[in-house]
Amino acid sequence: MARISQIDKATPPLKASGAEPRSVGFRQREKIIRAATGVFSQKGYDGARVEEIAQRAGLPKGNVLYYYKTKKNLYRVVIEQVLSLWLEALGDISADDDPCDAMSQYIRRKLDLSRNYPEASRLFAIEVIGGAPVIGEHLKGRLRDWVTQKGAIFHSWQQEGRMAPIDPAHAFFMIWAVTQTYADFQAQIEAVISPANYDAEVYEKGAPGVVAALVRGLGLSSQKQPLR
Amino acid sequence: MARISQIDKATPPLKASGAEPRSVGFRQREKIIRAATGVFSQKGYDGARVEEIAQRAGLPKGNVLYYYKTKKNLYRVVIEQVLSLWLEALGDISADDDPCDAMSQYIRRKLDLSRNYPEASRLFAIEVIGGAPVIGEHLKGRLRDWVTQKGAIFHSWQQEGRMAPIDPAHAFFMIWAVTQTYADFQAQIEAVISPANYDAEVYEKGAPGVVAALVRGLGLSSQKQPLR
DNA sequence: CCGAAAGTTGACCATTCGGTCAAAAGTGAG
DNA sequence: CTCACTTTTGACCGAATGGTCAACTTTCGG
Repeated sequence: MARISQIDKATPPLKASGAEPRSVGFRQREKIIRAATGVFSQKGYDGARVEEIAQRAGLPKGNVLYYYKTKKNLYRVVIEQVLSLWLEALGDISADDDPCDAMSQYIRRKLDLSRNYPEASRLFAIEVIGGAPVIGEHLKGRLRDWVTQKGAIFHSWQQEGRMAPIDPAHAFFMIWAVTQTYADFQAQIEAVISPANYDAEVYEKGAPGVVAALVRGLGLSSQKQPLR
Repeated sequence: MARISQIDKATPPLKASGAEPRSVGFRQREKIIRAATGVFSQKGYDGARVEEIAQRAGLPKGNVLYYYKTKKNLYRVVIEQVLSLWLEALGDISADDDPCDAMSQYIRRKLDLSRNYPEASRLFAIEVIGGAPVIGEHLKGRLRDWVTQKGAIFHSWQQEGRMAPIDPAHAFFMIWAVTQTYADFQAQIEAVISPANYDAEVYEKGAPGVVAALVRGLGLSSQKQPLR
């Protein structure tokens, strides 16, 4: 099985789909999702075995399928959860903000996401690299709208000469690329600069320079300036 | 089968492993590699089916296995070829170059790689995201050395105030992240800015701004300047 | 033109893996 | 305690897939 397409019925038991915070199955679902995120993010959809997810979650395979009916369905739940995390955590950027401050903060927040949820980042990357078969529609909807909206803000900043004249969408692509690379390409980074402690070495020592470089690259300034 | 580890014997027939440019099997191997690159890059190692690779190459499955013995072996050949392409095509950067020119050119070249070999880029990404089980050693060797060497050049530029004081390794991570994102995250970019023609819209219209932003971000200048 | 080596092919096999199922065990409201 | 429910579990099944094989055809140097 390679492609994921149709929608299967919602996750089973427990009236409504949510799962009540105290029910027996709630903890189980949590464990399963956590385990699944880890496995899917490393092996991709096809490479992941339900058996391994079950093992990591500490229960038999049958039990995993009991909660999430099918592997496909489990995958969808996991990846949609990741996308939500992404979109929610992005925070807001408003036209009134100081461009330099607002974007520095945004970039730092994005960097924190990579740091705190590297597996989520990698899972997202695998999904997109594979053509985004599951979340493609969401990207064309929610994400696209978000970019369009923020793009307008960039545009106004550019009018005031407080941001370099770069296509707003591309500005985001740059920022996302750089921030996510620290999660997605961790293996490569570790190979190149064998850090004793990845977080300390990379996110604490390396990050400030990277944030600065991005802000400088986007030509973000605090004062209004004449267009060069 | 999920993990790839031990080394299996080289690709079979044809004395030496190379394959003579005119032999019957030469074209076949080429076709197979091309097909395999495509399939692996989209589905990952486990998701790829030998049958599909064979179909794309226009021959029966048995024939593919005849040339590359095992799926694992085929994967290794493909990915190592990609890494070679990567390292070779990077070109040289020398201390005598003008930082601004040299890096602009380097970035443009890297962007061309993404444009001309998007599948190779995605395959590389999947491998690294999965922990680089196959090319990890190469990264710790060849790539690491390359970065160390070029890093020294960056350092000398920084001494002269012709480059921002950013960790050289991170400078590369940034550049790679940004340039590769156009291949790896194509699906996302297409979702956000539905381009009629990806190449034209993204690489021709978008690229210049991106190159400029990177150069600006890295603080690369043509003249020597006092450290700020 | 001959013969050995290279290449082709489809049938076949063993294994793996997602998913089913039924029987047993737990849970909790009334 | 009882009854209806949720949950647990491992045995089991069928399909898919990597890899083998033996028979057959093609290629090509001498």
